Amino acid sequence: MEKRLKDKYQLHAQILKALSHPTRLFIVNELENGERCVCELQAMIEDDVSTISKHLSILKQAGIIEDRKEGLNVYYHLKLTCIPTFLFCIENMMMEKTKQQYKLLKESVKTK
Amino acid sequence: MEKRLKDKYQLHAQILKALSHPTRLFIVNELENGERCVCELQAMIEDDVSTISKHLSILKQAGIIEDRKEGLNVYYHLKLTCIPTFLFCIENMMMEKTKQQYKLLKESVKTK
DNA sequence: TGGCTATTTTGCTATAATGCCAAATAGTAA
DNA sequence: TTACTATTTGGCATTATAGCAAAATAGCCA
Repeated sequence: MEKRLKDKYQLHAQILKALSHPTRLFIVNELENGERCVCELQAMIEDDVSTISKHLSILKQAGIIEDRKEGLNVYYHLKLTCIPTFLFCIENMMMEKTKQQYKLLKESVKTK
Repeated sequence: MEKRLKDKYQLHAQILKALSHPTRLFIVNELENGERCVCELQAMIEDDVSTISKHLSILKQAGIIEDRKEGLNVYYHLKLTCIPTFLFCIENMMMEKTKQQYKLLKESVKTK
């Protein structure tokens, strides 16, 4: 594969990889409703705060979210607003996949 | 986080993870133009065939592509056709990100 | 300043992903 | 059957990721 092309896909893959974690998807979904500070997210997710901070830094580094300091708190908000549409798309993919699996299952029972 | 919610995001993350690799993104892009056999993909990508076969199995297992045998060859095609739209969306995200980085850079030069 | 709180960073361990090679499988054709 | 080709699988070394706990950092207030 050409280097230029490979580099392009490398960049795309980085964004996708940043989104490829249940906790990070939760965070992105939550930020669709407005900015949240780390402690708010921590209360919802219930993982160690250091773990959540790392997830946030991965999303930030990928350019998906941005932060803003206010006193002791750090508030995060979505930067790439196209993400919700994208996740909706994934949702539909999942539905389609499940529907077909169900259909296959039903048929396999019928023909038994 | 609630178990049901976590499971949902886990499923989404699986699909995203399957897409989070430059070679796999290349494959998905290529399959947008129609089905391809493993040897055709191998000729384009130039990695070991076994490596490509593994990437294909990851995409297949995620429900993104499907295969069809014809003689000695195995042809793969896109199953989740929403993927191209999705990748286009990522592309726009990237553009936006780069544009802003460029703007910041330009401003930092100006104020020096 | 010192103490308190929110967040990030570091160190560590366990687990998963990558990619090559060699071996196995499957289909074709002599 | 044997030989050949396309593809997949297993084994292994290397590297990346996840998550906890402890330490470091940063801002606030007395």
